[in-house]
Amino acid sequence: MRQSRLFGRTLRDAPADAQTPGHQLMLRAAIARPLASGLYTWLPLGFRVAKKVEQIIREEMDRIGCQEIEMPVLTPAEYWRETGRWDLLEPITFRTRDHNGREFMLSYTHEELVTHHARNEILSYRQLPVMVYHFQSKGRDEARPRAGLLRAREFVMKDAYSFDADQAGLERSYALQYDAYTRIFRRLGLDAVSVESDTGAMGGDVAHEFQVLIDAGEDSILICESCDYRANQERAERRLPDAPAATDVPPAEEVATPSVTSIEALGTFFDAPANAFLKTLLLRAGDEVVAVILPGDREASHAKLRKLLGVMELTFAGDADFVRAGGVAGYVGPRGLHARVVVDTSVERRGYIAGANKRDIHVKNILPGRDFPDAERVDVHDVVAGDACPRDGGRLVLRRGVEVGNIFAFGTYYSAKMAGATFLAEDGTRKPFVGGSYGIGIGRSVQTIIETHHDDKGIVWPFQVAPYEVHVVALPVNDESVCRTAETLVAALEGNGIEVLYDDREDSAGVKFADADLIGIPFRVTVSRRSLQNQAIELKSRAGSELELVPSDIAAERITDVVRRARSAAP
RNA sequence: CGGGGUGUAGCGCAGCUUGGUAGCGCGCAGCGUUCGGGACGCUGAGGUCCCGGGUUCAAGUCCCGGCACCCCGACCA
Repeated sequence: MRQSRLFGRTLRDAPADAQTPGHQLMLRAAIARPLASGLYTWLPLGFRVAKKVEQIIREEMDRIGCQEIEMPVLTPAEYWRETGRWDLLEPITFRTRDHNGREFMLSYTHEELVTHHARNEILSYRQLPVMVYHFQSKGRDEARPRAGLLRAREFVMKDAYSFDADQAGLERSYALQYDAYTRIFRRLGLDAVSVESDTGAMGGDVAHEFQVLIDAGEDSILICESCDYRANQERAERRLPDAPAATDVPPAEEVATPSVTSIEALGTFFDAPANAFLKTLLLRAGDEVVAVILPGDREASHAKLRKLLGVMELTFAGDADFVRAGGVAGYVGPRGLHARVVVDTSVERRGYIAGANKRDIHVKNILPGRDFPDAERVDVHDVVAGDACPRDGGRLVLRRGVEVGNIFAFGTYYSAKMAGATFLAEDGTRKPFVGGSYGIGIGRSVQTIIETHHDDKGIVWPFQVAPYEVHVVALPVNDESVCRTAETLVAALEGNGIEVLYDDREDSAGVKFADADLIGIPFRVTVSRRSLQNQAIELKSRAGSELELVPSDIAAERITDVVRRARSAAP
């Protein structure tokens, strides 16, 4: 490919709104271009990378017997209505109608659709297990697209789906996918770790995310320093300190606290640490008012609360709910509330100071169980850095991560809701499919590779996903001998099946080397007047600094050999 | 959807306080000199100053209302 003909130019300066290194380099190196917020066009260089990423994923899916299909992007409402997700997903999906008024959703994911196909294709346990996958665009009307390709509103995902006859089968399929993911991310050059994750909108119980731990990431991951426990903060747990129940707590006693409402102000007023207090959140779940009790030094986990209450969005109680529950804004406490009371597991059995549900009054020596019900104890607090690992008590550290893939074992979550999503079992009964789904974001993976493979000059592509294998730079291109040698070399390399980008532009050496570094093709071959005086061309790898002078008459063979060795050495 | 910020040439920005001919650097085109790390000279092209309304003799600049984009939070590959 002649670089002078390449659609898409490199940028000397990054656009001001690109923040992360990968986002800046993605734009500067002409990988992709924005079309609107969260919508990107692949340029030729980026498209080639994306196709190589897909091919690696394809090979690993095929290796575990997962079969490639392709489902449409436009999906009829009726299938989503079967599982109730038509309404559930309304806030974050793009929708349209055809000329007859029939409703469609731009696919957010494909569980319903693939389950629909499965119920038509799979009739008997003899056809199980089976796994299928496809590469398809997903539309998600994200409230906040971010950092280029890291969170877009339309993106291609590899999503795979497994169908098994029972839980044991699902566990085998899940393990196959897990292992395939491990191989895929290693081949992509991504140092992804698996972490326990929340299941969110996908339902089900067991789920792992594959996270690349970099600061540009937007997920918070807790990692144990001494064992292999790793979990997304949305579901991370902690080992609670061994706090014996207090004895001889004096009776609860009201204290006048005029205009003292925040934990911070209370700390000053009582000269006590934040964990001496209880805070009470009033939430709505349907028609019910729920009071959540936490120690003053702990934050509520919105993800855990959503899961507990079975809602997509948390709703805080309104004025009418406060009246109903008997709470007073700023002075809400657990004692005497007319509401379902949920006590966080980090609340200890000792005396606390809490709101009295009366204006300008708090209560001290309030004891869980004695002064308010604490039968419903649930873990609804955010685990933070420094907390103890739930497995071995080790110290947890907090890291940022990019979720490049995830795997869910959702069981019969979809098949139970979709009529006829069953097969005839060996014992003659009808049973629902036991399933899982397994996603990898292509664009997000590409940018994450850039985030983790660059230096101050540009991208340093892992060989196996680079847009081209060899970058031939002619210096200067108007020198007839240089030009002839370079073009002969390019033709010979291409004839050997090598992917070559040929810089035939009439630019200075500085410009061409700077672009070569920016684009980051693994091998750079310089054909110059200077080197030709010694009947040689120059070979350099993007990652290294050493130059190799290769006699020009054997250049094509030597470079072909180097590339072939790089191919076989690639993971 | 809350909070913050920004919209001026392809990119990076100044001009706005105090209204009066729309600028700078890079990039782009032509010619010449250069040719191993973002060369130099000359000439030139390129603008609905985000959109709409208002104030004014006069608006990039002041006022009002929109829109777009970015960042921080709540959601996901």
